[in-house]
Amino acid sequence: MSNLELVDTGRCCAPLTGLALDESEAAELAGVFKALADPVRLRLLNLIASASGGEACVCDLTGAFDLTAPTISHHLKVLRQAGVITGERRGTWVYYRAVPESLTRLAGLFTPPVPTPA
Amino acid sequence: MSNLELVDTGRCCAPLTGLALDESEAAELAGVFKALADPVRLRLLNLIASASGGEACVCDLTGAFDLTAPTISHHLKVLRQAGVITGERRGTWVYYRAVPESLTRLAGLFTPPVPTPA
DNA sequence: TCCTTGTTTCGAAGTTCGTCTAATCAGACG
DNA sequence: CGTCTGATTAGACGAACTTCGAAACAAGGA
Repeated sequence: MSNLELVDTGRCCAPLTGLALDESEAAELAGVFKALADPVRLRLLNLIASASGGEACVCDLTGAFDLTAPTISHHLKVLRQAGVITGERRGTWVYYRAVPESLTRLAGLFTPPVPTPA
Repeated sequence: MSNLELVDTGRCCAPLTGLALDESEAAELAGVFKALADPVRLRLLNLIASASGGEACVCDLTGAFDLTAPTISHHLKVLRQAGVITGERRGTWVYYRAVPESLTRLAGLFTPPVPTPA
């Protein structure tokens, strides 16, 4: 298999491998990675992103972990502040969904400008 | 411009948005993101990945920061243990280079299964 | 061999992070 | 209006992380 996909990297080139990263830019990016640097938050994002309809209710998320509801809420807040997910209240429940722009931006970060030149 | 690139995602689909992430897998991935969740390490990786020849000497890296040599060495060790870079001693100096497989793997994580079908 | 330069390891201080319990806020329903 | 359920906020504690200085290790040259 080829593993080749046509993806929108969201920019012209990969900053991590191609451009110089200044200090403030590095700090901002580190904040996003810090939000992802936790097994619980990673699984939360995975559950939300792969949920049917693209969104998941908090009530479903809390049941998937052996953690208290406030702890889950805390992790969701971290992901929200990092711009990776958004939350919306509809009636009784709060629904979360992933922010595709943030994900494609991260994908572009690691995509080398010219992976395997002939 | 289209921002479209043909990239090797390193796998058939994006686990973060497509597959279920089990606990051990999430913990392993969180370790990688934890290694990247620091402005200094992010800039170190950026310097190494974008260096001419694909590799950078520690002596060059220490000069780019207002940090002591042991601190830089510590950060390089974290990146090395995360599998993002590799180090090799040639004579007096140690040279570091990025591991492209790790970067493409991360890129594939954030690539949605079908982003923008033609 | 000894000394000099470059790199890593070790131990410690200060800070940040993850988790909990208790309390508060937001809607829905009698 | 009162109450019940669901979700978040506030405060606190223990663990982990970042950074440093000092010391140990590796390689090269006088």
